[in-house]
Amino acid sequence: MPQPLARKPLNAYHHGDLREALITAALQEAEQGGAEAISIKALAKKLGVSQPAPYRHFADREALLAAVAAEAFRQFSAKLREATDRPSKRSKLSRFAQAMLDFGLRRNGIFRLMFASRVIASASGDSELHAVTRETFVLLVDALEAPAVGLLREQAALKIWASLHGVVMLAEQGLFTGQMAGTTRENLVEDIVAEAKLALSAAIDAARRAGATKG
Amino acid sequence: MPQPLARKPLNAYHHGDLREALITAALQEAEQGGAEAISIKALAKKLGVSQPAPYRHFADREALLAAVAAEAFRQFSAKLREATDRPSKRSKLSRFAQAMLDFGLRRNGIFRLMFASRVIASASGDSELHAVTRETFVLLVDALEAPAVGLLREQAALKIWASLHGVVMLAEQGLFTGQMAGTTRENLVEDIVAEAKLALSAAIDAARRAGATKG
DNA sequence: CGGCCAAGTTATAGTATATTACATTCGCGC
DNA sequence: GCGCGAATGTAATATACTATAACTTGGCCG
Repeated sequence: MPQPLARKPLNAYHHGDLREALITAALQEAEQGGAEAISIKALAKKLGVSQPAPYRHFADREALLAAVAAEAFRQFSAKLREATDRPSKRSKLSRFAQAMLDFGLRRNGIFRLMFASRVIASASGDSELHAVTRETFVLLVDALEAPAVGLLREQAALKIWASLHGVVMLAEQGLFTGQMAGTTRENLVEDIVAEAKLALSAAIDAARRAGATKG
Repeated sequence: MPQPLARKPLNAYHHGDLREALITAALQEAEQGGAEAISIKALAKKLGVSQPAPYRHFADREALLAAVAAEAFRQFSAKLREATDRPSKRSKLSRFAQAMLDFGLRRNGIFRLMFASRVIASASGDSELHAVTRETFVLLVDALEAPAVGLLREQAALKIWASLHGVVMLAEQGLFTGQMAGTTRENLVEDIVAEAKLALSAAIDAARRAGATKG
């Protein structure tokens, strides 16, 4: 937190912490309609300040979106951590996957915002957003509960992430309903998790055998 | 084609086929910047007509986007069909996957537009867009070159689609670069394809054994 | 050839982003 | 505790885009 810890004047003229208020309100707007639902003007009105006031805190709309995405990633990460930390009969990976699916569908507008290319592109240099995504990725790698053998773990994590990402996107568009007779989303995710684990341990075994042969 | 086959007056006043011209030009705009890069006003200017002229052919911006998405899906589908039809040493599924990845990355703006939730949502009732997506899905199911056993094929196709979709999304955002040392995107996709095939044939075997036991 | 209709036009309203110039308040040094 | 500068607001305004309304043009059909 490099910010000088927002003071709260509590008078009418100065808002107190307009920056945070904007991010919170914007998140709320994006909940349903995604990034497109975020309007600087509307937010200003909602918060009772003049239209140009937000520009004191964000250079432009893209900058606001980047900040919103970062906050969203923090909440996403928190949910995932919560899910994987809580003891359960199911595997860590399974809990991670279900939590990701849950977040992606319940808060789909937010989810889309997080992965909107414009937002990411505009944030190049903004190490904050990248740092948060990387941190989230580490959560997934940990959830694999597999030994580090070369980059196999990371590659497996990447494949799982991609799968889940795709499932969220497709599920939200109803592209599933036609094909889903007989299977729930949860089962689909469990399938993906099981296949991924199998493939990873197979890859690890193969790598070790190759290593043993060489050694 | 329910359209009455656009006539071409060839004079200045009537454009000739503004509808098609709009879709083509919009596709071009979206190539880089995605849906957000499409502006009715800019398109009208580019095509030398007045700003409101496009509204003769599309109720609003969303309707244009839906039409653009449908055309994009047609081109997507054509590319996939071309890739899977051409004889090759690699499997049909592999060619499908690589073609999808190629399209998704080379024409990322278009790809995102195709799967933008707003566009899909606004097109509910527009059976055209849904029909084209469904047709594309069938291509994938065919590319699996597997027997129909219950809905196993369709479910496998769904999982592969989701994976590839996610890979495109993540790759485009550079979320890979950090983890990709030692692997190319192509290898990653081949991995996904191989795992999927393995999982599908395993599932089919299991289903048949279960059926045989019962029978 | 006369009228209708599709497909254009100009004019205009409404909403959004963003900038500029000005006003107010905060907090700090003295 | 007073004044000053920086932070944070406001008002006014330019620009861009969507969309609608009312009017015009030109081809086609009876």
